Amino acid sequence: MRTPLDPDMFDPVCPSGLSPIRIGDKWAGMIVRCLEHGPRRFSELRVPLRGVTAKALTKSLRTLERDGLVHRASHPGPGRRVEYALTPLGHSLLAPMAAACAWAQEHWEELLDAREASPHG
Amino acid sequence: MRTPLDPDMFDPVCPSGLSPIRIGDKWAGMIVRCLEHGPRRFSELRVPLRGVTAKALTKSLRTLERDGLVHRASHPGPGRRVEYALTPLGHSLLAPMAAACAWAQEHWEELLDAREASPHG
DNA sequence: CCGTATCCTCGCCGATACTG
DNA sequence: CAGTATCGGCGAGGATACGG
Repeated sequence: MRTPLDPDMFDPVCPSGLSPIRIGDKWAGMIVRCLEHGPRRFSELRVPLRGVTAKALTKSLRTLERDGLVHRASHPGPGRRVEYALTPLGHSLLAPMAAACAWAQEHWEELLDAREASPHG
Repeated sequence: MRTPLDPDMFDPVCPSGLSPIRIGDKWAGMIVRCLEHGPRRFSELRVPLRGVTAKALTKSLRTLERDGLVHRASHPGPGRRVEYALTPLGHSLLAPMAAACAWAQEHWEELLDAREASPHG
């Protein structure tokens, strides 16, 4: 079996919503990172993306699929299984995303400080 | 005098709205790039950001200011002048943004192809 | 010149219930 | 398990008018 996704991988210790850098919609960036090391099932993705509704996850995945970043494979039968995986194009997104994540990790404290010092906190 | 901003610098030949990578809100990324080589006045920014309303530009600038990415300097007097400039923190954003732009320029045709090939166009 | 003040529309996204 | 259907709140952002 493959390694399960860490349920806390998006625990907002460093709140990623703080970073000005965003990938696609609210969930797209996190989805791509979940798929970094191989395909994942719909229900697997829901674990680390705490609070995502089926509707929102579906919509995000459909957009990623439409743009050729993610591939959807449906294996029918009882106990149906659907797997999502990065395409080569989707995989190529990981490099700029790494740069974005590195920036956020280096600077999110400065961002927080600036916000608190600001009159509009 | 400093070089004026190219009015066509965001002419959507390669539609940047296509890229899944975004900086802040709709205008923030373009603003940062406009400020890359030095301070700019409010009205200067409106030229390349065609179609931006004063309200939208103000809001975007206020957010960038609150987050410590942009500094606002108001020089009073008749024929009032307000200039916006990147802070060091804002300047540090240019590196990950360059990675994002490079990705978009390399892959936007693949994105378009994928969209057109998709049932949901 | 540099904004603010209103009004309006549109689409994201959560909540909830339901289906093959 | 992997979605779809429906409702509704909320905020982004454009249009327009006005103010210091």
